[in-house]
Amino acid sequence: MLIQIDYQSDVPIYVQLTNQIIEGMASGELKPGEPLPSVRALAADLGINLHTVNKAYTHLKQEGFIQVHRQRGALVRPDPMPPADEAFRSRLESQMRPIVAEAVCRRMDEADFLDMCRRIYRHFTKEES
Amino acid sequence: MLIQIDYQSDVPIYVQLTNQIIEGMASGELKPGEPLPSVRALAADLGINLHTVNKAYTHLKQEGFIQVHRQRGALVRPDPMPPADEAFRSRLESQMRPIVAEAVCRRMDEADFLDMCRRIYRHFTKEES
DNA sequence: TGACTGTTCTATTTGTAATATAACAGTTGT
DNA sequence: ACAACTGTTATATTACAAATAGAACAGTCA
Repeated sequence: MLIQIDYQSDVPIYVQLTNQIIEGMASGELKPGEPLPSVRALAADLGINLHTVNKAYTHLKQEGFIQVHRQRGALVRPDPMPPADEAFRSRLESQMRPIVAEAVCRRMDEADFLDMCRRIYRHFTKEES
Repeated sequence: MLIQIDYQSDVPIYVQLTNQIIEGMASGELKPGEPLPSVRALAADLGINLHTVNKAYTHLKQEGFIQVHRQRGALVRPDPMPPADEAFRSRLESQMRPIVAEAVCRRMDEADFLDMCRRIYRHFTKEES
């Protein structure tokens, strides 16, 4: 899977990495149980520090996206994620609220906005990548 | 308008402040042309530093949400915001992509996800606050 | 044995967030 | 004229996060 880091972005590298792995899982580009590169290999590949990759892996592990075996490496969670519970939906909504507010201020009407949401959703689910 | 700062949040104070003002504008709680509290008054009201409020105002000004007159204070942009252009839509999509990916991983189906999007949107536009 | 795995430790550098204090320059109201 | 207010600017400090660096540990595996 191809990973692109934007060093000019104000988004921290480890967050960019975390997001892209989650997006890979959502699109099906990363299959359940699939092994991930070692922290050293991925760091070398991206030209960043091993600890930065490790930070991303640690976050992904804490949120259940990946499994990490201390001497065998990291792999994509082999079984499906737990379905969205109330805590998750609440967190999701908090993250979306300011974004939606901006869209409203910029006069995107409901249909236009929902079209965009639908398009992004299908970008992940349609034809599995 | 009531503003609530969460000091335990990992979201910077000035970002929380920026977001809440944008949300106030989206919901209609803040009317076009309405004056905002001075940086000193709002800082004192919230128990934070004047520079933190000023940072939020500066960001809001740069993105066109408010107008700032050097000696008269800040006010909500009196005329409507420019409609969403391609640059804005692109930025919006970049912000939403990782959030949507999480929702897909957590097995929210399309209808469920779009319902949430619609509910958030209407929270701002329905009955103008 | 040797190459690999994630993990842990200490350390440094860099940048941002938030605070504090002070001053400036231009209204505005008395 | 005066005082009170406005955003702005400057300097400084504290605290913390991001990213890097180098080294070591403990277990796996061919």
